[in-house]
Amino acid sequence: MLTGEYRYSLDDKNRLMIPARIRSDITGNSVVLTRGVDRCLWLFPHDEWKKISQSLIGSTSLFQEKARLMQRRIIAPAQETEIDRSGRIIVPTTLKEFAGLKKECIILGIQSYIEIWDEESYLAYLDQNESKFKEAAEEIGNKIAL
Amino acid sequence: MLTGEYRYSLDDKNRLMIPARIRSDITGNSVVLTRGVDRCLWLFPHDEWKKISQSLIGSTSLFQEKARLMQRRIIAPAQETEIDRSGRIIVPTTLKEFAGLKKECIILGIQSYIEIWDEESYLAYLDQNESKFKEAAEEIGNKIAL
DNA sequence: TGAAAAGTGGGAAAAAGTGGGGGATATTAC
DNA sequence: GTAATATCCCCCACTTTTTCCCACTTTTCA
Repeated sequence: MLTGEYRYSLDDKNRLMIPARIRSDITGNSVVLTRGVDRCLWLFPHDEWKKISQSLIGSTSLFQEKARLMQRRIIAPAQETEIDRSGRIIVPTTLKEFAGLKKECIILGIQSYIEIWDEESYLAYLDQNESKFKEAAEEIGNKIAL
Repeated sequence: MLTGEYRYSLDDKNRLMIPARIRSDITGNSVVLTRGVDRCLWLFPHDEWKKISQSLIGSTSLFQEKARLMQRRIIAPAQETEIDRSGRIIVPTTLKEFAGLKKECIILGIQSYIEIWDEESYLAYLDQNESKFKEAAEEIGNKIAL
């Protein structure tokens, strides 16, 4: 199922642990890491990424502005990475910088993909968005009975 | 796969490294470098360029203004370059100036071709377009379920 | 409490990246 | 026309980074 919220630290070689709980839900060792929306990284199992990148590319042309933007912001930064035999991935420098990763990172399992945040940024994000979250919760409450 | 976002610097001899990860996805040493849309250069593997230039030329006539513009802006500036045995290309002066390359460059793999940006311009571009990107992402969210 | 699984750190070989020398060719000056 | 200078290109050698592997520590669970 791939969910959960974990804290791991990036080591001196830019290696980051993928929690065993999450790892066991990923088929194959090959994953794709890219820029997320907001200041975090997205990590997809290889197959999942194929689906997404295909549907993004399929409908776009390099001669259209929005298409170029999507390609540059999501498709281009994507890098294939192997999970090593200790269960870690290497985070490329440019992606590390984009997400502002320092040492302590938060790993979020979200059903079909994973988010990686710098701990501080993540806490700040949640903090800043708490009221927006409550609004969203109200809205959803009108649609779904819990 | 040919994607990824890398930072390399142009040396005193106008040589620019093509990242090994990207290089291994290019067949042959011959690539074509030309002006891109926006302030960046486009680099195509030789075969890919053939396809694109053919379809551009094929669909246009030199008796139409817009066609001439496309040819002058994309086709004409194109230069064939070899990847040297250390994996670098030489960036011709005119193209270097067009893209405003100084020292630090960003290399973007975009599936079938490569973009080369001056680092500063690239950061500025992404910065200026982040809100537009988020809009586009929202739109896509309505079509694709993640 | 002990065995197994998960997580952490680091060494060493290999690969990737960087810089520069020097010969051949072109360019300029006189 | 010829010599001096600059440019380009090919190659090599050095440095840095990456990758792969292993061993140790900590945690988990029976």
